[in-house]
Amino acid sequence: MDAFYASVELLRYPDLKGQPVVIGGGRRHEPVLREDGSREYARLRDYTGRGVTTTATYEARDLGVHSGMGLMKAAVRAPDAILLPMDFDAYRMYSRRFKAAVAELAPVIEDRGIDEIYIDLGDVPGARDAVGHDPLGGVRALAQEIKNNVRRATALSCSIGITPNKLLSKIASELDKPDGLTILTLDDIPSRIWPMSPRKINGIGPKAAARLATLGIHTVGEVAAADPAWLIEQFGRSFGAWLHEASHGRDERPVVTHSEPVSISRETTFERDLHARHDRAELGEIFTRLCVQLAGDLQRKGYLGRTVGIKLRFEGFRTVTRDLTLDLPVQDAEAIRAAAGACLKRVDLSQRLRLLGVRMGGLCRPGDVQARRRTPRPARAVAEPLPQNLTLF
DNA sequence: TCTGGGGTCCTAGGACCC
DNA sequence: TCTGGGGTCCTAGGACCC
Repeated sequence: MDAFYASVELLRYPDLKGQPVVIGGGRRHEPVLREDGSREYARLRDYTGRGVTTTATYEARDLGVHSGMGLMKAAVRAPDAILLPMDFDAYRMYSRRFKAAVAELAPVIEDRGIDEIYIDLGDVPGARDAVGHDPLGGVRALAQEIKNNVRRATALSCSIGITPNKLLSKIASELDKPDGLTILTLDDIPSRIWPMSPRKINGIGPKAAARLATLGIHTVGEVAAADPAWLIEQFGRSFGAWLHEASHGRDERPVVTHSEPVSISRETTFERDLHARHDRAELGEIFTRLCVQLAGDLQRKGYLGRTVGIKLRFEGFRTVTRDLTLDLPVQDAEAIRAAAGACLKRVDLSQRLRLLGVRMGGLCRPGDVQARRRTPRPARAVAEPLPQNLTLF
């Protein structure tokens, strides 16, 4: 989906069409209805806090505002841009609608989050009918139908890439955004893919791209030209081999239509950094609230879990995790809170905190009888000796 | 003026088991 | 008396994605 959150908001506030709009941050900056019926919107320049841009309209992107960017930084680049808070319920509703619209025409769908899917057209009648005289005419028509159906169901546009595999489709879908439709064959790889930055490949992030650049590699084509043995030397057996394959557009992953969650979590970044001692009561409340929310999520979704984990982010952004695997799966807030509390005791809390999170892994369904480990776990040595008065929580 | 929240997967060491 | 090999589980951290 194109600029998904922002596009959904524009359906609600059509007067903002054509303007730089940024979605992100919290509650406070809802538009206010004036007496004459017009609306007063918050501007990016008025924002203070720790929020980030989740989505920016293409007009805002032209001003240098991109998703993931801190709103305070975005405000320097586009002070006059409109700022709207997130409305996840609305996005979820539109997400369901667009996926249902696609499924009417092509039911083999892999979920990739709220605004993205992979579709397997392999068995869709029509996609291959034209093979022989116009091999791609059939798929192009089908893709256009899918786009039409999504627009009919949601009034939103999407961009589609049609290629032999998921890796290439992900890249292709971004070649003609917004409202794009791009078809690529293996023959197009040298001309269309190799000139690109390695960053365009799903799985090459900022770190890998920076390392490639250090090695003098700035395009996918240069990765493809590199000796695979050398790539493995530089990046390890698994990632190095994958880099070689990916740069040649090779990807055998199937479209996965069903998957079970691995973990469920809740976390929150505080408006100001909190100290375990000075802000003990506040932190304790937040900690308990996270556990209660997590328990609610687990119960609503019908899972229990055996591995309770916590995540702490300190001032300066250093992140630490601890987890604890219980003998039996649990689901209730009290058990989660107790296990998470035990995890917390293993962390040095002398630095102030900016984030606290609670996570449940090792998920199973209530019916499952978990084979419980026969042997009790040995007591683990505490990694860091803790300052005496900071261990209580 | 630093950097959300919800996830997945990978690596690597140590414990433990056969 | 200085010592295998294979496997799983647990834990911590990090890269990456939407």
